Formats: sequence, structure tokens, C-alpha cells
Amino acid sequence: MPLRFYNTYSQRLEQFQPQDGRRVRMYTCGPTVYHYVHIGNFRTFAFQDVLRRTLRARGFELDHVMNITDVEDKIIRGAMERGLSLDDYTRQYTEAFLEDSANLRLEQPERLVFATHHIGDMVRMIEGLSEKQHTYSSEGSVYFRIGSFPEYGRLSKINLAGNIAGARVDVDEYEKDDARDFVLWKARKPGEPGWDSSLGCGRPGWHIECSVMAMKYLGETIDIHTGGVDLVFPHHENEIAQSEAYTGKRFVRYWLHAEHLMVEGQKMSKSLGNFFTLRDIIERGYSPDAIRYLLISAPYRKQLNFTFDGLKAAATSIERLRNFMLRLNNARLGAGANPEFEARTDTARRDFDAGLDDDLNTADALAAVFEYIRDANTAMDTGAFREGNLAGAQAFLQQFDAVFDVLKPLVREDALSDAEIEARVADRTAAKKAKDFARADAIRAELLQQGIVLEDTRDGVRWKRK
RNA sequence: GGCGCGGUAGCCAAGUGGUAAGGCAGAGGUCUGCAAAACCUUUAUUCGCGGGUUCGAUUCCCGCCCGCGCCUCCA
Repeated sequence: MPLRFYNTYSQRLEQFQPQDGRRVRMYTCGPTVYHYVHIGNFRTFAFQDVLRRTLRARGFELDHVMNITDVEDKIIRGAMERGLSLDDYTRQYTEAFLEDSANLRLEQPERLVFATHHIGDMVRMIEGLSEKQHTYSSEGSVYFRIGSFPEYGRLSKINLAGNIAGARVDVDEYEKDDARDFVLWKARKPGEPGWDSSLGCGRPGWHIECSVMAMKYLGETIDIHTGGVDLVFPHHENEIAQSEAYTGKRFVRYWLHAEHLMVEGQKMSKSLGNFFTLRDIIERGYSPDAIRYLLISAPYRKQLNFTFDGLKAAATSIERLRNFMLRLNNARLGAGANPEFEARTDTARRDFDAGLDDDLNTADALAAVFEYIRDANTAMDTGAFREGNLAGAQAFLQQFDAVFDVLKPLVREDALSDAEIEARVADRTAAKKAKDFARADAIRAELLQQGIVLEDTRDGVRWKRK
């Protein structure tokens, strides 16, 4: 089954094939660093992580660029309020974003690029657009004239003939010919930061950075562009307009958009104030693993309702997965291999891949894992699972974890070492042998206090970090 | 008003023209010094509502109801 993605542009499921053999050029709209990124934002980044890992599992080589928007109205306002330079203000949130990403086990893109490092490139592209008559100036700002790009609206299915009755149309602080034209270069206002350029002193509009950085590092036509659904219009529509007007070529081959994380039936968003940051949730005692699992366990194109019950369920699900991994690692198995069970493993591996291949249907892929775990547990109980079946089962778990990455528990720095734990476990086993259950239970309770759980299985004592 | 997505058990959530995955929670049981883990059984005669097509529809078509998102802050 080939890898297929839903392309927002065509509104269809399409077989994925990069333009350049095995190399995938991919661009992601990253965060605007004016605040801590909330877990709704992280849903999109987690989706991109699953996408990356799935692509690699299929043998593709990634060249993935993600931008950090480090100049923008809210950033400027925030920095001014706090009396900080733009750099000092954005640095702390950029670092927080990277730290949170690491806690969620999100892979770093191959390149992380900053808007403010590409001002010159943006100015050159705006000049190029002006030469091709796609822009006009007004009060020191430069605008893109969408009337000059007939394809405008194809991605978002926006009908330019009108249909915005009932929609809010902001009165812009700058003069525009048409309310839907967008700004490429904003004239500097008193007290604001600005860059001197042939366009005058000012700063870039929001959309231009993504076109510039995507094309600079990945070429004029890229394979995959991702973001949240709220970026479809106007951001991605505008990216297409300016990029294609500039190059005359198709900008993006596959547009992938993640749906929103919801809270009590509404989109989680900063402006609604109904958001949680990763830090908030960790403070409440939940692990980043559980959040990662929750965010990626539902297919990315469906709205996902965030609840703490859901988070608890996610944590319990991870427990089940880890318990199975431990059981495999500690199992005492009969000799030989059972070909029937080996076939069961092969089926599970195929089903898992088929789920991901189907537009990253993680829920379907997970079902394949859990069904397999049940069958494998039963087979270990009955003896149908033999030594020779272990390698296949472990390979499947690795295949699963290469994408989901939730099996390895966090080991805190102040935690007991493996050797210390083993020693206590041996003490307890000795106490048990002597029928000194009080002492055995005391050791177990003491370890539990340190986050170590002991379990007596028929294959011996097993311990794990909670 | 335009465009898009969705409504499946207590909660989360797959899915298909042929009779409902999986997870969590709940109930009963097996195992066990206890605990935990694990396994077994059990929990939707039914997939928002009403029509239609069909031998057969949750799945296709039509209409309706409800929720959410976007329509220039937005992942």
C-alpha cells in the first residue's frame, strides 16, 4: 500500500511521490515567539513529527525547514512593554519552544531558520515582485495586489467575487487598494524597530518570510508544506500568490494541514484564553509522554478534544505498551519458534504500516499494536510464543516506537541507578524467601516512593520506573 | 452569507455496500502471601434524524437537525 496524504489543494487523497527520488523537501510554519507555545500549537508540531518519522520509515531522506517568526506585531508590542530588544524578548520564547519540543520528543527539523536573519532576501523578493507588477506602495508600505494573481483563492476555496457578507473585515491601519491585498513590507512607525532597505525603513509582513526561506533552502517547488488549518487562509494562500507570481512555478506539491485541538468544544487559542502550555500540564503532574501520546493518537485531520480524562487515559495506554515491552524483555520462553505466531507478527507489522500509509491514520495503526499485544500476551501465557518469536516481536515494537516514541520512560537525574534498584530487589527477594513479607512489602513500598514499581511475575520480579 | 470538517458505546476514537477496530473507565472470573501485571468473559441488535437506491446501508443519494473551524491575530 503506497503512502497517501490528503492534499488540501486538491481536496483529495493523493499518493505521495517526491519530485526528486527519495529526497523530500518539506517546509513547516513554525511558532511566532511572543509567548509560550500552547499544546494546541504542539498538536500541529506533533503531527509533523509523525509525518517526519513515517517518511523516514519509508526510506525517504528529509530536508525539512521550519521557521521561527521572530518579528511581528505582538512581538514588537511585547518587547516594547517589557523594555527588551527584539532579540532578548524572542530568545527566551524560542528557547522555551525548543525545550518543550524536546520534552515532547519532537525531532528537530534539519534546518531551523529565523525571519530576522533573512530580511535582505525578503527585500529582494519584494523588489522582484514589484518588477513584475504585483505590488504597489502606499504610505511607505508595499502591498501585494491579489488582483494580479488570477489563481488567488484556490487553496482555501475563497471566492473573491464577494461572499464575505457577515465576515469581519478589519479596517487596516494602512491604506490598501483592496481589503484583501496583503502587506509585504510595513513602513516603520515611531518607536518600532525597522530595517533600512531600498523599500524604505520598515519590516517584513508576515507572509513573505515563509516563501523566502522555503525557496532559499528548498528550491522554487517544494514537496510538502504543513501547518495548522487556521493558516490555510490567509497565510498559505498568500504564500502561494507571492511565490508563484515571483517564479511562475508551482510552489508546493502537497499541502498538509492539521486540525485544531479543542477545549470544551472550542478551539484552543491564546485569544480565547482557553489554552494550556506544556509547562502548565507538567506542573499538574502529567508526563510529556502522555501529552505526546494524546496529541498523536487521533488522526491529525480530525479535531481532537483535549480533556484531563483523556490525558489520564493516554498515560494508562502508555503503561500498557511499556508493560508489554518489559514482559518481552524479561520473558522466559520455550525453545524454538512458532511459525504461526511469526505470521501473526508479520500481519501486525503490515497492519501498522497500512494505518500510517493511509494519511497517517495513527488510531488505526495503534489498533494494530494493541491487538497484537493482546494476542502476544495470550501466546506467552499458553506457551505458543517461543524464543524464536521474540526477535520479531521486538522488531515490531521498535517499528512502532520509531514513529510514536513513547516506550522509553523518562529517567530523572536524581533517580536511583539500575544497580541500586537491583540490590534492593535482591533484598526483597531474600526477605520473601524467608517469608518475611512485612520486610518485603516495606522494601517495595520504599521503592515505590522513589518512583520504582515492583511486580512479581511468574518469570520473576520485574521493576520499572513510573 | 461563502468555504471546509464532523456527529459511532460512560469518555476518547477507527471503519466498511454484507451486517460495528482499538484505548480508557466499569462489572465478573483466573493467577497471586499481598499488590501489580497479564489473560478470559462482559459493556452499541446499533452508527444525529427522516426519506430514497439496493437482496442488503453506519457506509451511496436527497432533505433536515446539531457541533466546530476559516472568511486577514491565529498551529
